[in-house]
Amino acid sequence: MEKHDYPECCDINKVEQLKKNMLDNSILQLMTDLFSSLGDENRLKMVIALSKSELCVHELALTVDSTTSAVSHQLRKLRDRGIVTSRRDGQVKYYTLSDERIRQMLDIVIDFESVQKESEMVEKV
Amino acid sequence: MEKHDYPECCDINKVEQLKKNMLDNSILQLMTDLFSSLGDENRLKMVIALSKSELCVHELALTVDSTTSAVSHQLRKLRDRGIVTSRRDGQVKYYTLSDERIRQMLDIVIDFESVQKESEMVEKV
DNA sequence: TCTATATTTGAACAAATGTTCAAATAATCA
DNA sequence: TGATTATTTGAACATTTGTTCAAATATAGA
Repeated sequence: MEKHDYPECCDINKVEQLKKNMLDNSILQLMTDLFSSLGDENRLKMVIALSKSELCVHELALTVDSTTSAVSHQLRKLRDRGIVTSRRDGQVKYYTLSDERIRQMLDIVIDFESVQKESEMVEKV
Repeated sequence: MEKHDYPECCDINKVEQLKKNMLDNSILQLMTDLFSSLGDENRLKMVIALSKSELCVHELALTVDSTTSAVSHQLRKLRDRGIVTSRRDGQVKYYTLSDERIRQMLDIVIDFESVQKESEMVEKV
């Protein structure tokens, strides 16, 4: 079945409503940027670490068991997407989360997934 | 600089604390699965639509301007990761969000990004 | 200036991802 | 049973992504 066919199973009004109320592309873009930034294990660990403490590139690399080069590449992505900011102190550049609400969002998801995991464990018992 | 070197710029205690308190891999995995699921524009639109209404594959395809095949492939990912569930009604399979808290999390991020966007627009004025 | 340390960058590469197309499976109804 | 509709699947393909390595840049101090 191709695009823009209207099979019987479809409630066209419902679909039109959903399309009309869909978020702006600019907001969708910001959201997918944020989510895909956090959708990589190393970057997520970096962001979690940075939500707790200001860290330089070397410290981040040690924290997530990676190299300074890989971490620096990842930091660029996080910087470009406005998730982290940096300040320079001499030779060292310190990174932090740019927005407190990212930490809050992380806390909510951590809580969510922890509950998920526990209920899975209960099911197994 | 290679892994496990300890350059002068590093506060080893801080790094060790962060490593010790890092989340379990199982939770990190659940989180990256959730985030990367939402880190694709079509899937995010699908999830947003499903947060508002139960929908069949065709309706989803129409809503996000895609094909039933592409949507079905994406739904499998969302199903495998526990983000959506389905019920069958005759020939039609209806999908919904599996957890109310995903909608809540989305609302928080939508709010967050909307505020971001507005403040950017104010800066430009 | 020369050296050391910290960080960034670009190119190459492998791995993962998303779409397409055609074919398969499921369910309903005549 | 055969025809129709809805959904899923697998293989092929192009694109994107993340890491590595070597080289470049930035800063501080001798």
